[in-house]
Amino acid sequence: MSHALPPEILEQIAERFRVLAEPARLRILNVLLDGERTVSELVEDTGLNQANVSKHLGLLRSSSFVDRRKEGLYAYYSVADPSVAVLCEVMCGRLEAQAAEQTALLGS
Amino acid sequence: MSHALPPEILEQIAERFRVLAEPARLRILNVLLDGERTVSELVEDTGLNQANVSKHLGLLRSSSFVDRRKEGLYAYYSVADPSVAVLCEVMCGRLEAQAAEQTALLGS
DNA sequence: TAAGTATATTACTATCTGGTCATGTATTCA
DNA sequence: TGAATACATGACCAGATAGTAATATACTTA
Repeated sequence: MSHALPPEILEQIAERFRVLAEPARLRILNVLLDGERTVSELVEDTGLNQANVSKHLGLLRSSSFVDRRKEGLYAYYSVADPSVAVLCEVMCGRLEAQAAEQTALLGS
Repeated sequence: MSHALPPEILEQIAERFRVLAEPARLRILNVLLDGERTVSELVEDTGLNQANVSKHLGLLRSSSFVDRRKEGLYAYYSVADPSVAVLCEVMCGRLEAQAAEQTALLGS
């Protein structure tokens, strides 16, 4: 099969990678993978301040990685895109593979 | 299973996403997925200039996404990390899903 | 050895973005 | 209605980075 992807699609893919290319946003997503959270809960769980969390959530939402449900004073966020977990797992797997290679090189 | 990933790992994952969060680098990787290429070939295939391609290749190589093989005057680059294709496919899949949702919303 | 070619690197600039503070908005409740 | 709370937003700054032109490096060949 051909891997040829048109430049326009590659730009969209890059844009989505960019959203995930931020430790703060991965921290937030990592918490949300455990279940729905309010902004205040995310502030507590991540150690980031409120404005910062809201800003990251705004981006995550506008790129459809998370959903928001408003109820009274609270805004409940949840992971909308199941591929987030997969992507992180793939990245993690590769990190482990590299670590293993390193170990192999050092060992013996 | 727990999704809890330590912040240190999340930073490494973010760093790797960041490398992929660039249309120019995805263009390069997309070409390389079709097979080994020299820098000049990549310049031709991507439309980017030589300094730019070399710079992106340097980053891709330092993060182990690509390998380099030198032969005479030429440097042959190839994809070193098979997960690149998987990651792009997952992203693509998600883009298609979103497009489908859009279509469903618009249609009837 | 000198010239030519392929690639890497450096210096520079313009642009973008993450963090933060201050403020705005919406909702609840006394 | 007014105070309190949760969240969103705007302005600002500091740091990072993509693109480019110029130059350096390494290899080949005449």
